[in-house]
Amino acid sequence: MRAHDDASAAGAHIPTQKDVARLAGVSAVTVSRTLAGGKNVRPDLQQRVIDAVRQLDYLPNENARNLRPGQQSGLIGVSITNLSNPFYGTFALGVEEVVNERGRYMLLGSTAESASRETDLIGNFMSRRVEGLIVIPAGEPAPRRWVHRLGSVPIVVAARRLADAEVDTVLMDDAETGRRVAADLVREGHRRIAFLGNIVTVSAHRDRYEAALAVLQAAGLDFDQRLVRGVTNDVPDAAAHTRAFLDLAHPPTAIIGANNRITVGILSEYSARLAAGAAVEDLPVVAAFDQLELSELLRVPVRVYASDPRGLGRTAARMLFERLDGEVTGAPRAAVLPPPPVE
Amino acid sequence: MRAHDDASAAGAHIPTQKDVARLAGVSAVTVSRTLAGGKNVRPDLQQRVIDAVRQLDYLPNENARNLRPGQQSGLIGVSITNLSNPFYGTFALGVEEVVNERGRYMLLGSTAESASRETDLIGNFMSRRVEGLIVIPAGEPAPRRWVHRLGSVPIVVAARRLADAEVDTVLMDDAETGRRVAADLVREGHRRIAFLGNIVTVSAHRDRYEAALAVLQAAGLDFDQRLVRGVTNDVPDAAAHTRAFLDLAHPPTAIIGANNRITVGILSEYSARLAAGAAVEDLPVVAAFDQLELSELLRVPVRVYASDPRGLGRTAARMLFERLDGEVTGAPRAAVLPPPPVE
DNA sequence: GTGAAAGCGCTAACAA
DNA sequence: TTGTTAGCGCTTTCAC
Repeated sequence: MRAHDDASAAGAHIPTQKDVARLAGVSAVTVSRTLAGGKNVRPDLQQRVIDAVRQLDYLPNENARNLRPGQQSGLIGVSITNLSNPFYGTFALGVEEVVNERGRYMLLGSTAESASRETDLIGNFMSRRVEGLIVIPAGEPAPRRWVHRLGSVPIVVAARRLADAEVDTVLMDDAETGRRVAADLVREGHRRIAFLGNIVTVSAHRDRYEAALAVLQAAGLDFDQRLVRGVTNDVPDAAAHTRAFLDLAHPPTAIIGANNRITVGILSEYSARLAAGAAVEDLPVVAAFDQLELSELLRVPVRVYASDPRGLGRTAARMLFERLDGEVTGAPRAAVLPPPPVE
Repeated sequence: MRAHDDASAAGAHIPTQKDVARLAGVSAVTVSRTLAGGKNVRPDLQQRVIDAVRQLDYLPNENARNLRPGQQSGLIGVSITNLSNPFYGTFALGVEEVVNERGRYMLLGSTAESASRETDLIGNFMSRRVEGLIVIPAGEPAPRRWVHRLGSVPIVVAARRLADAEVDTVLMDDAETGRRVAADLVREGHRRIAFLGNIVTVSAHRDRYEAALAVLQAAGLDFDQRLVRGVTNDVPDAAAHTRAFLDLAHPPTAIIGANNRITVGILSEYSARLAAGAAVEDLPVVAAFDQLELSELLRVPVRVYASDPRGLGRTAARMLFERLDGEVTGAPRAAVLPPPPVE
């Protein structure tokens, strides 16, 4: 059907306001006014315009509209690190819910933790005159050159702190959750605990680590530094480190996975071990941040300290709109989501 | 720092090409030419332009550029059903990889299976003059009015067929996978099999169901229609139906979950049953489509027939660019991804 | 090699 | 109430 449609003929002319005006026998302004709500337009003319719009399948050109001074683009730029990670996907969903409520649309990109990709994305967002930005910073310790280029466009940074810039930020309570994780492990008698996470490049992991470390030290313990490993390529790296831990003469009795993908990496190595005949009792307990669906159905001991990515996204978006609406002005704000309820 | 930045002062003027030209002591055209590659511009003038661009943090206005005839927007509109479902998140990642390779950017929205939201999204994408569209249709049987409004903008529909329109389509091999699922269950002696999926509204689920049914019938069997249930709100619905199945006088010995979220719903009910003291042996085997991480670590019997959402996204995007590049013209194409390898 | 002029589609300000 | 004019930021003629 579509192939024979007039509108889809090669080189088809996209109808403009002027085409609508001509068909309706009015001027372009009358079309504009009608589409803007019909104030000060005679009802019969409005009807003719509406008919012409329908007949031509006219859609206003948002890019042209945006060119006029005082007009908003209706776009929010969103940069996350990994679309296929359900934590960030759910974060983006939370953002979109609020963005949608406010009649805006999302330009979305994922950076794969690359600072240069992040700079490219945000530069393009700015070129398209987004009204605001929501960013989960890539985990490289590179300076964020793009912060200087934001002009007066509001931004909310989420989930991780941006070291070299003062901007609105919303975080999870990483410290409190880190303390809970460590306290639970200490209470159960664990003395030899491993930690897998991007301590250097990701502030959330660092906060989680340092809070856990403080609890250990208060109990007269410490992390064996050979059991603290950085992870860049989440799942395979975490699996490889886990393999190394398990092969030690004195393996840890617990492993903390600083995010959900690292936890999956740990567990995929567990899966390989079990397939090779290992006993469940010999595997270290896993303490997992973020989320892990169906963890209670796993044959291996996993304790999940869940967070709320959807709430994080909604909060970030709401903070952004408070700036856009002028409800909040002045110095950057820092919000922290309440820690997950104790189970 | 940023609060004291000149550029972020309230009412800051966003620098335009003209500002750059003035600062560099050239005309606007020379700025344009320099930014377009510098053809026919004296090197010393180019340098002055580049310096001025840097000094002003100038970013070209893509909306204005797009207004000129013959210019492309550089935008691809992507509509999926649920950002927080890792299957679709990974699909979107695959799309983005190719879109990024081609120097384009994504407008992304998720529809939550709502046809009206889909219409709204795609209308907005068209208003922003996207170069192409990639759509996973919402699962309502509503007619797709927006198909008529696409003009000559190419579209690729993925994962599900669009009933009332002829457009480029890429699907998974739902029929083959459905046959495998049923054949495996029949071979293992299952006679009483339940099916949870959106048979009416989602073509992928219907294809999976019908292929499985054909295998059953060839073996002289059938689905008990009381064991075939539609699912709209994936996880809770699937859990509720599973509850009902398990409470039957003659519960099924196997349950087919038509997608990954339905499978999670089934398993969350299993989790509740086990917590209440049920025995693993009494739970029906679960046959799961799409993907389910760490399924081999679950204490309950789950068989996963994985698909490749990233490949699906990449293929959809490649098909789109083949149209955009004019490498493919004419009648709509239908591609089917090869079924997952047999384990 | 450079710039002036025109115009993309739209809407605010002004005139009728 | 309606239309005419001007101009948003950019690039493509067309002169020089």
